[in-house]
Amino acid sequence: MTVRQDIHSSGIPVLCLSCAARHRGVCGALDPNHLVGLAKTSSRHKLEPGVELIADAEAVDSYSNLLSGVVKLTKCLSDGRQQIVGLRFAPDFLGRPFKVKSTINVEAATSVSLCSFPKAAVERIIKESPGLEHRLLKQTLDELDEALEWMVTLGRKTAPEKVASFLLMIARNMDSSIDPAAGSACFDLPLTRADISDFLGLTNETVSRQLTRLRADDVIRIENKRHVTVDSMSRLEQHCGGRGARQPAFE
Amino acid sequence: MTVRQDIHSSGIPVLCLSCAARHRGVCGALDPNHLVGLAKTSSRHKLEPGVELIADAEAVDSYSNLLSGVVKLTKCLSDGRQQIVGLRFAPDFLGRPFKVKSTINVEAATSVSLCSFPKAAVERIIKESPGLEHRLLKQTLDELDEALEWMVTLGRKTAPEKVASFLLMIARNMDSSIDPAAGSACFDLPLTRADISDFLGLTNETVSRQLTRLRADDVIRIENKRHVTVDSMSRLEQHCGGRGARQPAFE
DNA sequence: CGATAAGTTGAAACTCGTCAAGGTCCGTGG
DNA sequence: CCACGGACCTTGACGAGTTTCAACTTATCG
Repeated sequence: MTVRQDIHSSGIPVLCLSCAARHRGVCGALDPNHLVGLAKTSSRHKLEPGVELIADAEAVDSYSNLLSGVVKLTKCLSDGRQQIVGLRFAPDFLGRPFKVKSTINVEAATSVSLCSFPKAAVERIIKESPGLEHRLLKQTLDELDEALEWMVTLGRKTAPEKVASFLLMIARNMDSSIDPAAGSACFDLPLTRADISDFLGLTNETVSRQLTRLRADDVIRIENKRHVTVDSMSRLEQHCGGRGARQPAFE
Repeated sequence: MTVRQDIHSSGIPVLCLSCAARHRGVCGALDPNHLVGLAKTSSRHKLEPGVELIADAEAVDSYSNLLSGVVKLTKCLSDGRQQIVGLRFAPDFLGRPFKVKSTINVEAATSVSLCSFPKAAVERIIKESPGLEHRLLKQTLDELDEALEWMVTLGRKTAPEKVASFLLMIARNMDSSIDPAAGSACFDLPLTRADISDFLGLTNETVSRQLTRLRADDVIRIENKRHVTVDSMSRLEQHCGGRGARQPAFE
């Protein structure tokens, strides 16, 4: 029970009441007063796949919570080579605080719904409410951990291992089955083969070949090019090139 | 002038007076009181190359400021394949707040000197002093930007481009020449060929070949295997596979 | 239905890894 | 002082894995 609770304590904006960002996202760090203030300036959007939210080197004037769908973060080399440097799932916070210009492109990978706020409103609340900054630090640290983990995949895994690692990561973020920790999963791929190849540092042909190989080995089933079923997650993990938290063995 | 300023206002600990971490590192976010408190519990160390600071999956009970030298962050696969997922230079802060166990190995790449604090002391000050948390958030966001940038190098660049990109990055962090923004640079490589290959996702043989190629093309000079001179930084940049902040051209 | 985008499959080319030999540097000890 | 040993680095030849190029298939949508 905090000191700041007052007559607004139950005055949570209607929009926010059932919003995932309030439970698991950054809005969970806000007290009702701030939530009301933010909600006034917020706006909701729906975006189709391929639509760009933020362009590289462009000024950013809003932040968003990702309410549903998958967003990809990309970078380009000048000759057109592209790398997806991260995926974001609901209820992640989108936007790079304390920088005027973005250093990445942010683009809807699937249909996406957002709750956006003017940059100034968010930054004012960050100053007033240390809880929000703490939450942002925690999310940023988690994102950093994920990025470092993915660097191992990009730098040291083979093509088959990369594709298996990708499927495992997606399964963990998107599995909509009843039984979460059970040994099976089932989901729609949020990315095209070309996107997957840009995420893994491969070509779409190689991705395609490795997917058919996994299917031939009965590790996965694919329907309609997009819908994937994994009967045994542990079986899939064996194809990921064991991530050893353990030390390199003594000789 | 803050309320908490008191007779200790100019009582900055002697050790901290000339310390780089106080100017450009996280300690710059602390007021003298906290600085005194931390300095009491701090200890300084010198480490030789190859010494491990923090092991993967081990409990961490201290944080450190890196005062000099270079530290490498690594991850392993269970079969021994290794990836360096980041380098840290002075005056970076080392340690992952809010987690009991590390997910990476942290190891001295060169001779290194540290200023270490007990985990509890740092976390107490984080709670009391929002400035420190803000500083940590900023450093973490910068580290995330660097990690994402490096993912492009790992995923999409060729071996020659990777090696050139590595040299450029090192030059920017280690050049000790008088003229900072000038077109030339000069430094000692903080990593062995094997380390460089683990950083770039290559083999040491390939790294070696690309270095001799760059030398043959008069992009760099190498003395004593470790000391590198770059006469024209812009020339070196041309070998890095142009990082396009620009959009992919219209057809 | 035909058109377009996405995905699959095959064959050839090429980059980079693997394996092996030799070279350089440096500290130790005869 | 020089020989020896070991760690690190360089260079070459060969081969595996991935990309490239091209043809074909499948799904989607007017």
